[in-house]
Amino acid sequence: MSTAQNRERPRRSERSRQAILAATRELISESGYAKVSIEAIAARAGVGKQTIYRWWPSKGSVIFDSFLALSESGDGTGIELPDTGDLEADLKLVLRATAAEFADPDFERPIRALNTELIHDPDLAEQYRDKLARPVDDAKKARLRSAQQAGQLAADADLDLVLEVLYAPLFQRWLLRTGPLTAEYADSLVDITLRAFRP
Amino acid sequence: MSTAQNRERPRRSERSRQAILAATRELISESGYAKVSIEAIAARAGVGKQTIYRWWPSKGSVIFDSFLALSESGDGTGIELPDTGDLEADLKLVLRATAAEFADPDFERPIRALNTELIHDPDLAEQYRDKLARPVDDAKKARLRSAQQAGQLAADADLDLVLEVLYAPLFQRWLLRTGPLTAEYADSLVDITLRAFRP
Amino acid sequence: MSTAQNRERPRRSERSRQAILAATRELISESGYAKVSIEAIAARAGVGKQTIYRWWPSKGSVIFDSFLALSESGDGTGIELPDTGDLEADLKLVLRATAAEFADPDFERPIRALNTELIHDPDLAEQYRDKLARPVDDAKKARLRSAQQAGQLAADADLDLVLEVLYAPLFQRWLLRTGPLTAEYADSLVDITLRAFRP
Amino acid sequence: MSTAQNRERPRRSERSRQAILAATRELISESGYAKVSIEAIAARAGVGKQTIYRWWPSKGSVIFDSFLALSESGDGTGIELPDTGDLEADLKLVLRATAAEFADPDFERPIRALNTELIHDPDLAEQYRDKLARPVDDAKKARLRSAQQAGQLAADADLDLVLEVLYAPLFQRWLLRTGPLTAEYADSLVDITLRAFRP
DNA sequence: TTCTAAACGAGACGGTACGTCCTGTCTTACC
DNA sequence: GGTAAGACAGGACGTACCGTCTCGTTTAGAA
Repeated sequence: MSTAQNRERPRRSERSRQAILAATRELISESGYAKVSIEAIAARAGVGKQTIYRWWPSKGSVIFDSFLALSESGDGTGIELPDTGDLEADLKLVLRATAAEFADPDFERPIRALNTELIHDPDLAEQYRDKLARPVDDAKKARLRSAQQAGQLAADADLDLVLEVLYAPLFQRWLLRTGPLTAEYADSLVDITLRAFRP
Repeated sequence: MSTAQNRERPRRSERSRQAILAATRELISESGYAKVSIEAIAARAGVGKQTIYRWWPSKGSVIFDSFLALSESGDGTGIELPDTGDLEADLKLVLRATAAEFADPDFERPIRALNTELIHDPDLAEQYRDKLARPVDDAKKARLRSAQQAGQLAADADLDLVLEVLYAPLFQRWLLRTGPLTAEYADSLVDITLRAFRP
Repeated sequence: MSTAQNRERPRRSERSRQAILAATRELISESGYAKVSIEAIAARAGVGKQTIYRWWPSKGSVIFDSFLALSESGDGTGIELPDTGDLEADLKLVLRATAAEFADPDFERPIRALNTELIHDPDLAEQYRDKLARPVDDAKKARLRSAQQAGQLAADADLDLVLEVLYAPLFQRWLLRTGPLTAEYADSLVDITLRAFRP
Repeated sequence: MSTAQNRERPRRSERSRQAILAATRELISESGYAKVSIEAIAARAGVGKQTIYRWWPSKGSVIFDSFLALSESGDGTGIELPDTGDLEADLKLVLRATAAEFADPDFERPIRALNTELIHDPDLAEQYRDKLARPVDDAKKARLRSAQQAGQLAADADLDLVLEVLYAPLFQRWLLRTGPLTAEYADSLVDITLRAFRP
């Protein structure tokens, strides 16, 4: 569901909303975050600026919603991580994929744009946690919980902390460009994490 | 030494340089990153805009230099971490202090401003690593190396990785506001890290 | 009668029409011509914008009708100028009153607003002549004709021209603020006109 | 030499000023008053909007200056009316020309635009009187004074009033389109005026 | 000490984008 | 079907800054 959608006011033009979100996504991909302006979005979407200001409180929330719309189309409830029984192998698969994604220039620009907004806007960050991060984190934690039951992970491990130890180094490397995001690096993080949280 | 200082052009006004860096720091502290503009800096510093454009390539580099100037005054070469022989205690002391610093609203605004620039400007990020992060990291690694020699840490541990596992979760929590930065959390990170990298 | 009134469509809401005209008058009096917008009129009248656009072709015609409504209430057919037999005295009385009216700030704003519209909209100007100016001019010409019969005015005088010589200087002074609109000035105009058109 | 040479001198770009005034004139002639916007003027002149806002307080004053610039080029001090000794003939010549000018559609649009601004802006009206109207009026009054000395006009006639009686009816007819501006009409006005003010 | 060229403060310039206001049209829901 | 409400595309408003570009005025090093 969209940030500003309101069931009691169905007067909103779905056509315009989609055009705005699509234009935002296109502009970020093409020109990068710096060149995304409300005017450019409105022009690209064939929409009056007021229609954007009417429904979104800030440029950041438009950008956020343009991501949200993407993930919604793929119905976030059904996310699931591989569970072959081999935790190490499963995690390495997933973390290598994440590293590859961050390293892909096509993915980089939009994600960097999104993170820029999250850093400055606590409200947006909260929405991010609720609507985008949580479903994914829940899926990851489900896999970890399964590993706990299989005795591969300490039963009392704080799963949020596990995820932080697993992902935060990767995220920081990417954000500040402090090192390469290789498959080996992903593997190292999995190894370290499993050692830290083994029973 | 400043980013753009040039020994061959001693004509540069040190007075103006200091006024610009001071004005930048003040503006960030008072109004937050969003309201810091070149025009505002110039006006506050009582300086022509051209004097800023002449010596700095971007707003980000002015902001960066305004931080650099601060840390220079305290001559960064002499940084040293406590070494009581008790690695766990020493690390917890340091990490608790870091967590407290990030949680302090007065520190938060400038650091967040700096990070915003680093995310978007790879050149700046490189300078950050070289001039601000490296001295601190070197001090931290010196302490870790001492721990390795004392057999408290695996001899083959990648110290950069150790620092990432130790600090990245804290950094991520702060940046995305995904959780509280308490002393307990700092302690947990130390515990986890020591478990992961013990001999 | 209203510009757009239509006897064959009794569906029109008289309530809305009156509210619109009243709101228009109020807005002109309060804020002056520049701040009168269709949106402001609709909001003040508690009326949808479409109701205005449905029944009036332009903002000017709403303004015009808001004047027309005023003069209608006082049934324009019965206008008559004083006729004491002394043309000079009668004209001076009338012209002094006109000068005082123009000089009154409360009258000034609305009349200036109306004239602005008339200048730019020939259709409106025609309506003005037919519905507002003619009845008054006819009354004035009746008085002049009476004076012709009494031998106080040249029998072949073009009465439209007499009115122009009498009133246009006053109107121009007011519109362009080229001089004060005093009783003496009004008297001068009467004197000049009588001298020009005496038998 | 003096340390403060021309401190107050505004560093205004004459190039931009001329471009703005020319663009304004062109836009009024082409599209009429309604379509003249600051943005259009700036775009046509190849100038930033701020450059207009920096030097002119209102759209009206830009329009006014665009007229002023025209009349200045022809050095207003040298205006002189024909003086053949025959006042009636001279005035008819002049008034016929004025009537023709007002009737010419090419002249009409700009003059109407200017008058719209004058009606609403007392400051502008004052400038108009001082800078545009006065020189012309002085020339007209010079001719009338010459007629007074020749005994063709009452020695005590108020020349400002003479001009009003002569021109205001014409101006009013044109502004409100209350009648045709023919040569005959111009002649009538001269006849009436001479009769009113003869010795 | 004088000269000269740079750096300087000031701020105008052509522009881009902002966020607001209004236009005239269109849509929805009520009456 | 007229109405109140108000969303819509569009466009102008007046403001804030951008980065560049003159202006005179310091000012520091070379002559």
